[in-house]
Amino acid sequence: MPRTLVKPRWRRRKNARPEEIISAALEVFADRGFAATKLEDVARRAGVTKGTIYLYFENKEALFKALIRQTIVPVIAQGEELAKSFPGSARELFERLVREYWRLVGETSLVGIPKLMMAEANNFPELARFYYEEVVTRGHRLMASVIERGIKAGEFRPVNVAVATKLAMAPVMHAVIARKAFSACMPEGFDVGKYLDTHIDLYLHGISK
Amino acid sequence: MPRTLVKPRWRRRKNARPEEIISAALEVFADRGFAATKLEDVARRAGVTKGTIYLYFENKEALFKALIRQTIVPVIAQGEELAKSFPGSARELFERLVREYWRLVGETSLVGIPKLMMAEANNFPELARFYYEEVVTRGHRLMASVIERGIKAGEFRPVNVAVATKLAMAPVMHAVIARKAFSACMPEGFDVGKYLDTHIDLYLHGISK
DNA sequence: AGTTACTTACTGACCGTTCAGTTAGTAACT
DNA sequence: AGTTACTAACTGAACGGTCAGTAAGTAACT
Repeated sequence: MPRTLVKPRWRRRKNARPEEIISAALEVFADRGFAATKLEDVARRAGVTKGTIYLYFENKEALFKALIRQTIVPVIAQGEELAKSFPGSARELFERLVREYWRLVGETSLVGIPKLMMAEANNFPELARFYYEEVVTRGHRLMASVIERGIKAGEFRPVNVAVATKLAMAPVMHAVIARKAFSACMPEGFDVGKYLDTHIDLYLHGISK
Repeated sequence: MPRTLVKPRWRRRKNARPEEIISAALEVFADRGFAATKLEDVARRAGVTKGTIYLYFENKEALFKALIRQTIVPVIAQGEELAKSFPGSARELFERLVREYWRLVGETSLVGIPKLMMAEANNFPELARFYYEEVVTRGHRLMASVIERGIKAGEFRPVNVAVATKLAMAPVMHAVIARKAFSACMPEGFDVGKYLDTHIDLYLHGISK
């Protein structure tokens, strides 16, 4: 029997590992949360063993931070780019951003991350601080800039920007979280399309001149 | 030395214990979440030891269910009573219910419970089912009935009731959750008063004829 | 003295982290 | 081209700490 036909038990794939581990970690963290995620499960999903994770990441927390940086942060950055170069009205930009967020977060595995953070911020203050700075405030600033743009352009009433920003995001965030949390318990499902349409409509109706 | 003057190291207080344990449990569960709560901590806070908890509750999950039944469920029930006997308009009732919810949940230790459920529903399906049936659907039905009442009375436009219900609750729920989660990270705080005012105003503005 | 509420000390399972050992891959030398 | 010596990617078992749950013993009260 030629040796070349014997499949090795594992292969050396130094370059591919980190990405594969992060991708596996996303699935498990998003599903289980931070504390409840077992690195053993992440490893199995990534096709390696637990020890291998520690070759590429210092510890569980470092793995999680890397995951955030490679997944959620780019989504925010993409939104910032869109806003910067967007030619249309603030109304249109608002709608676009809300729908993009849903498409990129609400409909992907990423949906588990905001939920996880809300859940475990108390127990992992350092993680909370990291996420709040890298994601929450940045997303917040983005939405606030859109609202200010609308006010300056005379599209929107001169509202309290901080409050308006929070009210713009809240229904989207809550849908992301609640849908993920109780999907198993909702026999009737949840018509997200109609939900988002209505939110955008109601919100713009309320804020417009 | 007369024996009666010697303070006993502990007292037998069979009747008081369950309530005290539940009250302690609320503090700890709300702060830490379900999985991360140590019964040892609950016990210490209740002025007993861990073993005592098991005299009154079958296990951690049973304790948690008892807690829900004694705290959140009555809030919903109270809302149902209010709605049933409320003489005013649907608009007024809506505002009243939102503000009551905030007063009874958002501003008390109870605030941690919805957060906890969102967070850990995935990991504890039986708990999720229980909470969803006893609290979520019941609260939902309550708000839906208010909206239907408004539609029938001609105050509100004939909207999609399910969607309108979710949009009514979402900003409140999200404020409850986010404020709790990131309180440590928010240097600027969060003007809840203005936030709720604006939500109620915008929402009623959008749904009214 | 008897009953039982309560404590204390314990068990067993779990999981993040570590590290000694194993094996895939590679380069040096026939 | 084939053998050998070496490197480092990867495994897997074991450690240490934590915690839900249990059971034997103790002290409060009747």
